[in-house]
Amino acid sequence: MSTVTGLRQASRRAVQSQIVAIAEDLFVAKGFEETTVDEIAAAVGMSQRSFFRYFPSKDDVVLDRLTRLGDDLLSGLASRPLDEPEWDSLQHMFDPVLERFTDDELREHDAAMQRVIDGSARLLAAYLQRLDAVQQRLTDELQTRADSRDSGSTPDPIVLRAKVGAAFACLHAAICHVVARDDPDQFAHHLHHTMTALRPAADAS
Amino acid sequence: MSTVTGLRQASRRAVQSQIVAIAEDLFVAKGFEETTVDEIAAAVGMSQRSFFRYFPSKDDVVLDRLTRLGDDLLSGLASRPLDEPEWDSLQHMFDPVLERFTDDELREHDAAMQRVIDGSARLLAAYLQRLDAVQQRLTDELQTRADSRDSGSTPDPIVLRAKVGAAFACLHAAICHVVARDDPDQFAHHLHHTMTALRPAADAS
DNA sequence: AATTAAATGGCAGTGACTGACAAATTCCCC
DNA sequence: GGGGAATTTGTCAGTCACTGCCATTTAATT
Repeated sequence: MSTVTGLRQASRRAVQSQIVAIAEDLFVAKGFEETTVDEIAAAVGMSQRSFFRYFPSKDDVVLDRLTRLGDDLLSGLASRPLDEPEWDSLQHMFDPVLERFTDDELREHDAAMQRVIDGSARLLAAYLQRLDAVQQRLTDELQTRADSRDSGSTPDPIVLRAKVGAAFACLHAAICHVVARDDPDQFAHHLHHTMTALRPAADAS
Repeated sequence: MSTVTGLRQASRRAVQSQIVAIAEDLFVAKGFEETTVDEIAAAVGMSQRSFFRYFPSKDDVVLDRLTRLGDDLLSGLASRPLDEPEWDSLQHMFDPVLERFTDDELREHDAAMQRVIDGSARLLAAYLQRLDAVQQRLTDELQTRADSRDSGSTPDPIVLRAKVGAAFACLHAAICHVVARDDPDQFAHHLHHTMTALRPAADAS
C-alpha cells in the first residue's frame, strides 16, 4: 500500500512539475497577472478544475519552491553546532542555497522567477508571506536549540524572531539588488558582506 | 477652485473614514474573509460599485493606515541628526508610533486590527507587502542622508536596505508577540530591548 | 431656473476559486 | 482478460472581488 501511494505521489509530483514548467514559461512571456489559469490548464492539457486539484492557487505554482527552500534552510540550521553564535548559524544556513547558485542555469532561472514575482504586487505579497512563515519555522528551531543548550540564560523569543528576520532582511536586500542590477554572480558576496555588516554586537564574531 | 477641490477631498476622506469604521467592526465580528464587500457597502448605505470608488480593494480598507504610518516614519527619520549612527536613527524613528500607543483606546484598536490581519493569509500577505514598500522609501531616505553626509565612505545600498529590514524585523517581532500574548503595554519595552539586542556591531552605540 | 460637473447606481463581464456529480481511467484481484 | 473498487477527471453552476460602461441623480455655478 505504501508503495502504491508512493507511486501515486510520484506521479502527482510529476504532473505538478510539468504544470510548473509550462506555467513559468507563460509567466515569463506574458507576466503573472496576464496569464489566466485557463491558459495554463489548456497549455498543460487539462481542465481548469484539474489544475486546482494540483495547486490550491495560481500563486502556488510560483511559490511552492519556497516550501522546499524552508526545508533546506531548516535542516541547514539544525546541522550547525549548538555552541555557535546564532548569527553565524543563520549566516551558514544560507550556504546550501548559495551552492545552488553556482549553477548558471539554475541561477538565471531563479532570477527570472524573481522578476516575475516582482512584476506582480499580488504575487510579491504572497511571496513575502511565505518567507514570513519560513522565518517562523526557523525561529522555533532556534528556540529549541537554545532550550537544549540550557546554559542558564533563556533567550528572548522576540529577539530570536527579530534575528531571523534580520538575516532574511539581508537575504531579501541582496536578492532585490541582484535582480534589479542583473548581476547574479555577485550574490554570494553581497549576502556575506551584508550579513557581516549587520552582525549584532551581542553575537560575538 | 482649490477651495472647492479641498472641500471635495475632505468630504471624500470623511466617507472613507466612515467606511473604515463600519468595515472594521464587521471584520472584528466576522473576520476579514467572511465579510463581503456587498455587506460593507450595504452597512454603509452605498452600492458595491461606489465602495470601489473609495477604496481600490477590500484590503485597502484595513491597510490604508500603513500609508500614514510610512509618512510618519519617514518624517521621523528625516528629523534625526545626520551624524547619528543609522541604527539610532532607525530606533528613534519609531518613537512617534510608540507615543500613539500610550493611548489605551488606540492601542487596543490597533491590536484588534492586527488580529484581523493575522486572521487572513491574504490580508497578511498584503500587509507585509505594504511594509516592504515603506521600508524601500525609508531606505531611499537613508541613502539620501548618507549622500548628503558625503564623508568619503559611500555606504552599500544593500546594507542600508538590510538595516531598515532588520529594524522592521524588530518591529514585526514585537508586534506579533504583543498581539499573541495580548500584552500591549509592554510593546515599547519589547521593541527597545529587541533593537538594542540587534544593534549591528558596526553601528557604534 | 438652466447649465455643468461630480457622484452614484445598475448591469454585464472577467478571473480566481469551490462544491457537487457523473463519466472516465486506473488499479487489483481473480 | 474481466469485474468491481478507488481514483482521477471534466462539466456545470455558483460565489466573490473587481472593472468598464452608461444612464441617472445630485450638487455647484451662473
